[in-house]
Amino acid sequence: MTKAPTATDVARRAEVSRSAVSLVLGGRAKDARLSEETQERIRKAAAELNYRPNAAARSLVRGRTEVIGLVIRDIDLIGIDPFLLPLLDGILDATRDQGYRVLVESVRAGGGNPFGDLMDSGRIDGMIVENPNYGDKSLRRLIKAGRPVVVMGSQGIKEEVSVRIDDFQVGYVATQHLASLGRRRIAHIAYAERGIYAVDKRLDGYRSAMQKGGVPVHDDLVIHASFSMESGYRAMKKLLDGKELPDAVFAGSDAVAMGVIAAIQDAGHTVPGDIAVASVDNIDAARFFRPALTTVTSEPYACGRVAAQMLIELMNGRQPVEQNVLVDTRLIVRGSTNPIYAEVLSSLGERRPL
Amino acid sequence: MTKAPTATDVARRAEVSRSAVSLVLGGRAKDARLSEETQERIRKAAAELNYRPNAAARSLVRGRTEVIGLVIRDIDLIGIDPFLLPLLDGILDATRDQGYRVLVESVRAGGGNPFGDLMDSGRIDGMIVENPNYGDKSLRRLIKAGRPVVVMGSQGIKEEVSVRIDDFQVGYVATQHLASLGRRRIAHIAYAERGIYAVDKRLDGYRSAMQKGGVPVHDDLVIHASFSMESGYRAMKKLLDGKELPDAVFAGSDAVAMGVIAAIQDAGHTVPGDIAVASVDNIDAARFFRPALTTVTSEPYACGRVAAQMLIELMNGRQPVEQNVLVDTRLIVRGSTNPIYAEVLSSLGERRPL
DNA sequence: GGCGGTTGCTAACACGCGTTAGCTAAGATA
DNA sequence: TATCTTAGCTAACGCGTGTTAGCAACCGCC
Repeated sequence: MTKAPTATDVARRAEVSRSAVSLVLGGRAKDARLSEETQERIRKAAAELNYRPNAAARSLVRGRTEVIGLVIRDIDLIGIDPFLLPLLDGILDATRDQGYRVLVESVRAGGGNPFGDLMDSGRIDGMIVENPNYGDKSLRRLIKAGRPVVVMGSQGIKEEVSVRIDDFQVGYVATQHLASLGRRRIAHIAYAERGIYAVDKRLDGYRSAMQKGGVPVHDDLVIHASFSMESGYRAMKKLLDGKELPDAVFAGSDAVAMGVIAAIQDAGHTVPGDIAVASVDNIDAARFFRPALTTVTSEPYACGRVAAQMLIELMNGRQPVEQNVLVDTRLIVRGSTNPIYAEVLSSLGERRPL
Repeated sequence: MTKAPTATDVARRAEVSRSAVSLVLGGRAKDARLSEETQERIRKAAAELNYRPNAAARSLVRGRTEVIGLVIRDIDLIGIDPFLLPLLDGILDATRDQGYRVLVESVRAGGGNPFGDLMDSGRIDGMIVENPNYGDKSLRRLIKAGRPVVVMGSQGIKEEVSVRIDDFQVGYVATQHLASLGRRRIAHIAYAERGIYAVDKRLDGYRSAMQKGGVPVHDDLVIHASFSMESGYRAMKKLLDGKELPDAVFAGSDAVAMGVIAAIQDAGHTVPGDIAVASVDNIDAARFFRPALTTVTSEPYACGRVAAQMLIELMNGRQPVEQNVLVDTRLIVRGSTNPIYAEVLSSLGERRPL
């Protein structure tokens, strides 16, 4: 475990000053009129010593770390939320070639000034915040102060830079689809508690579609689950214990939907015969689950890519072209709402039209 | 966007020297015999200015960053591999309270010295490497040099510090379970290509169980898929096109198994009637999929926790108590191998015994 | 042979912090 | 009064880098 070589070591070996090393490796050799021969000598010495500039020292003098933070709302959800992995994937893809690294941080809700702490620690240059609680004070302050922050979802602040899908539209389309099948008692099982932008907006879309379609809205048909399939299972069970059965469920996520469907089947009902189920995300499993899930895509990978690109703009002091990006979404109809679907496909020996 | 306050700003406001600030906030006030009153003044000034020590400067002088790296083997898999999220969760849980942050890095296979580059960039103090390719030279060099590295899986180097499940045992147990059901043509669909420790060892376990059980091993019954359900679907389809059908499949992961089962059903066969399927991971969906998956747990969360704890030991210059930890695993029998299971459970109105 | 211009390089500062040796003033001791 | 001790604090160095002003040598030119 020998100490890492510094620019001084390289300088000594190449028999030049440390300044020359810094200039050459920083690509500013021309400005300093260093001879080709000297440059070559320095590069050779650096390679031989396996020299890499120390990131901390560089950050200190440059005032930037080349690291961005991905801030997760609540630690408990990291292991469960299937949205996160493709999101991270998109972020990594967009940042890698720009030379940025990604620090994953989880922030407990409530208490202190977690966002400010992280931002001002000098560890990151900017951050992407996934699904923050609506109106978080700590985050709000940061955004108002003009720091480089991209919000996934929305904080409802006019200054915010955000990326999201149109969650209202998502709720509207899914519910409308269920209503178009002639369903009248359409329940909604949200994927998380109130206060998260996406949760609230999908609920709004659901309500709006019901009203437009002339379908009565019953508040006891709205329940909040909590990310996991397990929580969806339990929520649906509660619903099934009610006086009157729903004939359709709009689930806030595919994971919740899978629990919901299991609960329905365990209770002896059929999907989509007795109860049709539509959801959101289009995770991998949606195509392979039986019945395959009718779902509205939530585009985590695309959201991650776009968010990272916008953040890089912000960190470079530029305003992104669009301040609030809406990523396109689409409805994919499969067996969980369409009984014909499965039969048609299996008779064709084909399972996945999309 | 005003500049972040430095220790000098705090010193000015508290009317003391910058040294005093550093001493007080670093908890070494007693050593320097600073009076209670002065300490209070400094703390007050720091709070008022919202002062946070700059991480880069601190790293530079301390020679440590308080950041660990989680290195993913290949960028393409991040969005897919369900093992990663609970792994990250475990790592975050174990590091958070120790004051460490986590940097997620993806490394392309082949070319350059990616592990060395990352380690010597001065950005991280140590790293956890997920599923590296067996015998990677860049990684090998780092381990041999005694740098703080924890390998998830194994590189087969005696100096390595590693955490893993007993992948041989996993393959053995799953296959033995299938054999114990009287199956004789047991196929194996690995979850990734050859050269990854877990993949190879599970295959060894599979072969060993076959031999011990007196079941003939046919090499054309072994196929390598690639993480996704889709790849499992395709692999199984290929198998189904062979001359003689298997009557059981040991799938290398739950994700692959879900694709496998879909393919089997699409071809008009039943699970577990015609073909029983056992797999590895016990992801959330395993309980809710139909048939529910018989699977051997792979304990990603526990592995992450343990790996992080061991890495912290290493970074503190201590040797961990155990150099190569094996995390316990268990077989969970569900409907994909046990036809009785589903019926019994549904008649009890209960779905999940485990 | 004095002067401006160019080439090739380096000295020196700054970034923000942790740390240690040592300074000053007051009190204790002799 | 002179010396020692102690309390309370600060000056100053070093971490490894990026950057700028400027130095020395040489050349060409009037």
